[in-house]
Amino acid sequence: MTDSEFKLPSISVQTLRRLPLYLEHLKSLDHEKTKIISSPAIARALHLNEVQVRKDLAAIKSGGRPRTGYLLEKLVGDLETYLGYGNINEAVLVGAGHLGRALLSYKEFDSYGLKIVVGFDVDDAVIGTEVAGKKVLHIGKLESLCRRMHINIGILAVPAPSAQLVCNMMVKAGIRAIWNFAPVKLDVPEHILVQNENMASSLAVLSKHLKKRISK
Amino acid sequence: MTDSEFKLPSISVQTLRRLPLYLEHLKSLDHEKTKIISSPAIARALHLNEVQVRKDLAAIKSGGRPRTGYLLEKLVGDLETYLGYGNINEAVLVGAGHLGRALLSYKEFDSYGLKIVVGFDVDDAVIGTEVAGKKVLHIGKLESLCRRMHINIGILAVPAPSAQLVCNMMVKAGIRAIWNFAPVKLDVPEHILVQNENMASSLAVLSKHLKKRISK
DNA sequence: CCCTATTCGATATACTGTTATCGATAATTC
DNA sequence: GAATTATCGATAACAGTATATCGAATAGGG
Repeated sequence: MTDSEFKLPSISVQTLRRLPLYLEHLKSLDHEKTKIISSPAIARALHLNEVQVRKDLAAIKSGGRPRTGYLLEKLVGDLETYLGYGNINEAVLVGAGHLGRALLSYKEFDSYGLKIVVGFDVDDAVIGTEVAGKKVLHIGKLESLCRRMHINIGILAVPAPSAQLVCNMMVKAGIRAIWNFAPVKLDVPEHILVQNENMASSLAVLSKHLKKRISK
Repeated sequence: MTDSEFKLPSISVQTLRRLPLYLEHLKSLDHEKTKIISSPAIARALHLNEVQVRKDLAAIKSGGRPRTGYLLEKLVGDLETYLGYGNINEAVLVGAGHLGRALLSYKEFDSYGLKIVVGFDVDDAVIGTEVAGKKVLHIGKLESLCRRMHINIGILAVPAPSAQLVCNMMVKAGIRAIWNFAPVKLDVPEHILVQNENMASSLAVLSKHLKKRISK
């Protein structure tokens, strides 16, 4: 934790999660008309505090000019560089159910620098099929393929009861980051990152909001 | 804000998002063998602080007994009641692309109390088709259908550039909570809740983690 | 029947993240 | 060219959340 961090002193996860929003917004602007963008302008568009925007952008060191703002092209470039868009990360996906197949087909990942190279499952009905040009293989081949192709990212789209089991297989296969769509807390070694995409949690917030208004 | 809240004094979004995790874990236990569960046991399983678990559970007022813990069955019931599982919330979905169709087909939502009744799109190629028994209609019919069926939840699974436009249509149709899968910050009136399921943000965290290790 | 150990529940402290404040800088205007 | 104004960048106050500490309560063992 306390070693070898020269250029990126402290970047919080919260900030990191906002960076793609900035990027998305900046890219949606007309680059012919807008050459320079200010932090208050970004803050207004995204409903954030202007100070927070500056703080976030300061973290990736794309110096702005007082009175004008930031150079749009440069800022977009810096964000893309920082977020690693461009350098594609290859990933494997386990669980070729509805959700898994949707993720395999989701073209937008390309622009975020993610490429799912292959899917895995245990169900003979889907093994051997192709989804969006990607093969679905038997899970037994997970480890050898990941080792051979040096895959770092595993996407977990299996039912909750199987999640930990598959997670263990991924870790054993050399995966270093797991994107978990199952509503369970995964048990992993220290050096593995788990990013949870917990739909049940989001739904809880949604339905609570509705119930609150109803109970009034 | 400051009126008529007797039973649920203050529940943070963070706590609310953890509740489904507790529920999922508790339901995965063997109810024949385990009748009582303690907060330290839950904390260990989910890698949380035991005090935090007690605080979260205190929010839904399911009193535990010193030295033993909480009654498992009662706790599960209270969680389900609180989260509104059982009472079905009906929702509409806009955007019948890969992600949208996956969400239409995602059976697990049933157990979370969410029922997607119909999908909408603008593409003639998908309009009129059925996905998992749910019709896909032209977006022009969104408002009349939502009003007629008193739908409160809208699921947004369209490309980023169309997201705000569709969002406005949902608000106009009487939707009160929007589950947003597009990587944009939506502009909505005060009383509308937007829950962002931002995959780009999650990916940023993932790839940053990997890059950090590479740069070492 | 009392003592010990474990857990609940409440209070207090620490921490992280957001918002506000202030000086410095650079364009624009007169 | 000087004054004005909008913005950056840093520091400070604030809020909300997570963690630690402590007393009270109860089951089990001696």
